[in-house]
Amino acid sequence: MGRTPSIDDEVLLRHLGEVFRHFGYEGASLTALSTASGLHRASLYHRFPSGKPGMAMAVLESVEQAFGTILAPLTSEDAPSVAVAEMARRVGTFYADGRLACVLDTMTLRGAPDEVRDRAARLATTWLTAMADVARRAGASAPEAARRARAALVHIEGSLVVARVLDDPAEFQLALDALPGTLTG
Amino acid sequence: MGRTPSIDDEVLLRHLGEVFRHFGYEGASLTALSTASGLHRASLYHRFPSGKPGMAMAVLESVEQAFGTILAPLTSEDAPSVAVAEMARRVGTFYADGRLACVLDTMTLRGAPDEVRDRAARLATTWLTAMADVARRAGASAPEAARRARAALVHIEGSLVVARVLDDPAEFQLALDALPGTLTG
DNA sequence: GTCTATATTTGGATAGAC
DNA sequence: GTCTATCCAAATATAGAC
Repeated sequence: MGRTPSIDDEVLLRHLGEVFRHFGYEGASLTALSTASGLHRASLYHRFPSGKPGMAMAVLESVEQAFGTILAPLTSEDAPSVAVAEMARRVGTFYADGRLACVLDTMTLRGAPDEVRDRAARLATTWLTAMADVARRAGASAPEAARRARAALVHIEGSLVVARVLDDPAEFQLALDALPGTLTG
Repeated sequence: MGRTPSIDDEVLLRHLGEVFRHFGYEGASLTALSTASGLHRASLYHRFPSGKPGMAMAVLESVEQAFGTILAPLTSEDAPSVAVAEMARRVGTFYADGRLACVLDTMTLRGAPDEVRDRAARLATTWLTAMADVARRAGASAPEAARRARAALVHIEGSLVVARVLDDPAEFQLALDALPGTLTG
């Protein structure tokens, strides 16, 4: 069975994810990843035999898992606006109230491996589909629901960029507050 | 007087800017900058003695200049909605209809020198102020004008991120079309 | 001003001891 | 599973010829 890891997979991926989100794929050096996780470079390679691309993919997988939880309220029995409000709350936690960038933004710059960019795109699609579904449940037509979902994603991503640039997370909070209205009309 | 440059400063900075916007600050390698500009690395260092940070700063300066032109319609005699529509058209050209990311996004990731990130923040403020001014001219109160300007910036930045992630510039065009309404009410 | 050539540092990745 | 030590490639940067 071997030795037990000194750091749990979940917290390790959280630390690595923060580096990727702060620095982007290329900016996330092994040194930075090592420092943030407390593991030496060689240990990271033991955990991720395919190296930095593997770390990025594992981070994206863990983010997908996190989104499983974040999006869960959308398929609950609650009224759509209530469901979206709960999703917004969880989104806020995931982005540390606007202090953490989005992997969709920082890991899709050129230079990142194609598999990483593709996986990020898939994550975006998953998110969009879940938001469109709740918009439909709120009475929107299919094209209108898709439109609202994209508008919601645009609002969130844009607010994260502006929050980072201005070093003020206020705009992100406004985006979260607007989500129920945007999606459920 | 020395020799005349083989590449005009303006087109050189445009090429360098595209690399920074595609790859981010850290991802923009000297090799990539050299390839895109057609100048060898040593020649780039001759033009920019302070190296890559200097290139990034020069790019931001040139972007600020470009924004001088982009924002010029906002202070024209035209009706605010007409002025904003013309600004939107110029913004569309500057972002290559959504195929080019924004320096505010890609050059403000951690790893970029502080002076670069600070300069990007200043550019954002300039843009916000110009948009708030035209919103005021359209009859909005000061706080409402500021709110509209931030909403416009959030919309543009978010649409650029989504356009890149989904590899579909449609969302960016929608954001441009919405600008007059967002700013002038 | 641009080039070829080279120095120096950092980044990604492995080998092998514990 | 983690560590120290090391390798190799790539990145930033400089020197000097043309």
